Amino acid sequence: MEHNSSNFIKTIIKEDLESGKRDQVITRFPPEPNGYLHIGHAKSIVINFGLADEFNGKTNLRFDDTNPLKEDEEFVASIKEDVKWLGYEWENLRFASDYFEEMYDRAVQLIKKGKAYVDDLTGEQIREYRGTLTEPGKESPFRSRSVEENLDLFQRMRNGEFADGEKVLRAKIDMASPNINLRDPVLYRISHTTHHNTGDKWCIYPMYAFAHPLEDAIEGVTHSLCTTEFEDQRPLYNWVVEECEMEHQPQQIEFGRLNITNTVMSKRKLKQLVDEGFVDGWDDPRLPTISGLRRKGYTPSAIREFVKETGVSKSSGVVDEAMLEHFVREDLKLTSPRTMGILKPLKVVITNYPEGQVEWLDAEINPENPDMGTRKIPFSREIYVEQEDFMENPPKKYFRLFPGNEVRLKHAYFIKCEEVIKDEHGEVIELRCTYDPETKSGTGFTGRKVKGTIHWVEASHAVPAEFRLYEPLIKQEETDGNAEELDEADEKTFIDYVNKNSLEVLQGFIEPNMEDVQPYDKFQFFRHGYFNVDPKHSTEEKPVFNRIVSLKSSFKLPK
RNA sequence: UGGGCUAUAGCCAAGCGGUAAGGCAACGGACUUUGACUCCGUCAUGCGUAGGUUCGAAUCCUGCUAGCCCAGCCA
Repeated sequence: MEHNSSNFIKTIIKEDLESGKRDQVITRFPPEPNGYLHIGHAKSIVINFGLADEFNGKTNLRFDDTNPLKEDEEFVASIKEDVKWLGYEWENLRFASDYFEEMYDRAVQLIKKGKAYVDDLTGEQIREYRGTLTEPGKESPFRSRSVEENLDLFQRMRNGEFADGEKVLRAKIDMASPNINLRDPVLYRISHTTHHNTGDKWCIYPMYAFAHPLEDAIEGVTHSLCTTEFEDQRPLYNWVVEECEMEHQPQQIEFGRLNITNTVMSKRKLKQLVDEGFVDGWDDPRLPTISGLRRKGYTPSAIREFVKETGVSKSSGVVDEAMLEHFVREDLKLTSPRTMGILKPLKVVITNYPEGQVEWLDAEINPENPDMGTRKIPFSREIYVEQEDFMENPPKKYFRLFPGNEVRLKHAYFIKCEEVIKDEHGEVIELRCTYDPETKSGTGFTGRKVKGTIHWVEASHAVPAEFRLYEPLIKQEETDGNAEELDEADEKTFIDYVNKNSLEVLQGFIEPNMEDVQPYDKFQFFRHGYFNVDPKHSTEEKPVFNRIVSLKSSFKLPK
């Protein structure tokens, strides 16, 4: 597929290759194993792996595991799975913790150069000394310690002689810098915490700002791609690489985060939705997590194409959810079997059809892909149609069933609505129709035309099934489009805008040839949309179908 | 109000001094045994704004405005 012909990162890489600044492209996807991946990460994955691919380069999967308090083995497994599922293969699997020893040595080197010092200030004092956005900070009284003392103290920090928070190692840069990141950033903190990889070997752990550039430099990363909130850190990134005298100099380039309408993307918000039970786990189909999208029925290709088409730039925007949906439809159109399912059943008796007779009709599996062949579907005197396909008092241009109107039953016959049966509450519970044997599908009948074609399922062979329809968890319009920005400081948090009706569970029927569907099988239910067999709730007796996306429709009931 | 960044259609986004790509959405129409798909057509004399440079400016310069990010011993 054709995509945006260029983006600024691709342009930079091209120039670097042409000028000889670089002779290859090495990128990395560096998640912290502290949560599940979401579609925002997918953007980073597609950019990092995609760009490297394009220039015959390599991409490492590197876990940024420098904070054992938050990280866990569980997440490295799920992240690996998600990256693979998205269709990418990493060159090397690495952990920041693989480099702890070298990072320590580099820190010692910094101390020896007088570029780092051990600070005894408390966390609170460090914050006070840092100054504010508009006022410069002031230097810590411990800033002028001798190299020898710093070396000794840092060694003893490593040895475990101090408690958490008692001391930190800081870079000695400039407490008056207008860039707050350069006001003697913390390089190492003490944390007596067992690490999922290194166990209890370490009780000091490097901070992101120190670790990340080193990791990139060690791995020979040429283009270190990250999101724009790290832009202010670039000078620090370069400082670390230079002052640590790393042989290889990576270049950090920042791109804009991906936002999508009708959802939230931040880890904290997603976690809250899971923890407070608004959804049934990280893989809930309403969440923009990779596992959620997978369970809903999204395909890797749809996600990749979506990300590619939204492009790479530095501006921050919100992409319409409709664009994501477009790419699943596009992907599933030619590959998913068509089938008929009734979500809200309404019984129809065809009064002039012989009682007890069942005929098996031929139906193509995918009219847009005839290679998929045909299937047999039963037809008899009693069938189910969709409640929405009948109206007793229809508006103009209603092509479906209403008293006296004739419609086509897909793959079968024309039927005409003769009588409406209601219960004691006046609810329509059954329709009596007649069919015309002349109009059998496939016979080439041209005697007369009908405007509407509806789907149906034969009653005696119908297989019960559950359908789950999803609506946005957060509706953009209702939050003035700022769901992502809302937080505790506001009067209302995004939780106040959670759509309580985002899940609709329906009990209906499917064709008999669908009995042994498997988790993740995808279908297009005729006139409804694309559905995925839910891996979590489906049982032998009753499959559960998640609606991935509806079909587009220009039909609107007037008022 | 210190620093960094961004601004092209309802949304995303190309464009790099020679006269505004593409996708999504929307709206017409054709076709249709899915109100789908497909196809055809419409959709920025305009590039946040005000000036300036130039034969020529979305592209260069200056001022202004708006939005995003930064004051974790998180990443």
